[in-house]
Amino acid sequence: MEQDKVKVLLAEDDKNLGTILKAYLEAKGYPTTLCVNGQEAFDVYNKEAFDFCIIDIMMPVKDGFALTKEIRKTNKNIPIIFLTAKSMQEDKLKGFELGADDYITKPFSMEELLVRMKAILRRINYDKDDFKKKGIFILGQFTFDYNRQILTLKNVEQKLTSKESELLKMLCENANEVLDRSEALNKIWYDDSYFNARSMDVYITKLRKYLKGDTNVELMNVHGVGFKLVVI
Amino acid sequence: MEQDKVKVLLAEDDKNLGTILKAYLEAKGYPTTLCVNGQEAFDVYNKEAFDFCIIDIMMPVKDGFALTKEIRKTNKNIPIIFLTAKSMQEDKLKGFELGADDYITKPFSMEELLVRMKAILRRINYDKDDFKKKGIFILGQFTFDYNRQILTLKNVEQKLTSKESELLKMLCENANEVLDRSEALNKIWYDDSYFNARSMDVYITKLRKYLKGDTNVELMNVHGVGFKLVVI
DNA sequence: TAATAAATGTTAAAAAATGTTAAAAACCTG
DNA sequence: CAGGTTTTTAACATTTTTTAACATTTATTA
Repeated sequence: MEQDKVKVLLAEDDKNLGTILKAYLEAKGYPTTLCVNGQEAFDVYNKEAFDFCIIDIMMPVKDGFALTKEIRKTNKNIPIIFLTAKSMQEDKLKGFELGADDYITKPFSMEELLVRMKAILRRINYDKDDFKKKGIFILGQFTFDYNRQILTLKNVEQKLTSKESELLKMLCENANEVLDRSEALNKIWYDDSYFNARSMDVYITKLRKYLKGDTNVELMNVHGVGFKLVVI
Repeated sequence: MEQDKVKVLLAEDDKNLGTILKAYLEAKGYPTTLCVNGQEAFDVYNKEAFDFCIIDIMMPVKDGFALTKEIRKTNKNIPIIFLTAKSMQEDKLKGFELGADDYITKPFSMEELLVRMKAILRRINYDKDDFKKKGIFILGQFTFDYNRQILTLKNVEQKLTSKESELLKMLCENANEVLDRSEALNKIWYDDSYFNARSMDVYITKLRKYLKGDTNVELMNVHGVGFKLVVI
C-alpha cells in the first residue's frame, strides 16, 4: 500500500460483532469500513481502495465466498481472512482455495484476529523490505537508493543517471576501501580502455559535486589504483 | 528458494503423528526431515537448508518456542507454523510474537495443514511460477493478466494491446532486473532495428502512463542497455 | 631536485540515446 | 469498404554519455 495505514474492508452481517470489531480495529490503527452483506461490501470495494479484507462467510444477499470470487477476479493479491461460525472442513478448504490467507472460526478473540492480520502483513512486507535494504546505502548524511537511483540529503532528492548509480553503488559496496579502477570499468563500461577511463573520471567529478553537502563523505583518488569513498 | 521443492523441517515429539505427517507431506511433494525434539531439530537446521518449519510447541529437551527463537536469530524470513495441543490464548499470541505465520491446534486435519502451508507459500511468492504459468503478474498494487491483456489497479481495468502486453510481460518476467533492449526487440518485433527501437520507446511511454497509479512501480531506463521495471 | 611522463580534475561541446506527442500507415472487423 | 483500433513513423525536446581540451597533481628518473 502507498500510505502508511492499512485500510480494512470488514464484511460481517452480525451488526453487534461487526461494530465491536470495527471499533477494535480502528483503535489499533486500521481504518475500517463495515458492510453488512456481500453485495454492499462489493459495491464499497469497487468505490474505495482497500488493503485488507475480513469476510464473514454466512451473509445474506451475497455470501462471503461469492464476494471473494468477485474480488479475486480483479485482485489476486489482497489479503483475505475468513470469519465463520462453521468449522466444517470442506468450508475451510474452499476458503483457502479461493485464495484466503487465513480462516478463523467463531468464537475467536479479537487479539487473535489482530495477530493473525499482523502475521500476514509482516509476510507481505518482508520481501519488500528485504529488497529495499539490499539497495539502500547510508553515506553519512546521505541516503542512496540504488534501485530508484536517488541520492537524498535532508529530504532533498537528487536523481541519478544509470551510470552515476552504478558507479556510486560500487563505491558504496567498497566504502572506505579502494575500488579498483579496472574493476569498475569492466563492470560498468564492459571494457577497460583509455577513453572509458576518462569517461569514468568525468563521472567521479559529477559524484563529487552531488556529495559535497556532507564534509564527512569524501571521494578520494588513489593514484594509479582507483577511488575510495571515505565515510567518517 | 533456489530449487523447486520446498524442504520442510518438522519438529514433533509424538513419533506416531510425526511419521504420518512426514509421509503425507512427502506424498504431497515436500521433502521432510523429522526431528523428535527441539535440540535435534536445531542441529539439523544448522546443517541443511530448509524452506519451511513446522514446529510442535511441547517437546522435550528444547521446546518449540526456544527452538524458534534460535532459528529466528539467524533467519527472520523462513515460514513457521506451530502445532500444539494447547489452545491457550497466551500461547497463541506468544507464537505469533516470535514471528510465526500460523498456529494450528491439535487435532487438525492434514489437509488443513497443507492448505495453510500453501497459503503462506503463495504469499511468499513461492507460487510465483504458478502465477507465471497462468500469465498473472502482481506489480505492487497492479495485477496484470497477460492472457486477458488487462492491467488492473483497484478494480479499474485497463485493456492493453498485444504489443503492450508482450512488452509488459517481458518486463514483469525481469522485474527488478534489466530487460535487454535487443532481447525485447528480437522477441516482440522479430528484428532489432533502429525504427523498431523507436517504436519500443513509444510503448515504454504508454506503459509508464498506465503504471503511474502506484508510485512503488517505476519503469526506468538503463541507458544504452534496456529497461528495468522496479517494483518495491 | 628539476624535468618529464603519466594520471587525474574539470569544464564544455558533441554525439548518442531516450522521452513524448501527434500524424500517418497498417490492420481489423462487421 | 467504412470506421475503429493498433502500430509505426516523424518530428522535436530532453537527457545521458562520450569526447576533447586544457589545468593540475603525482610519480619517475636523469
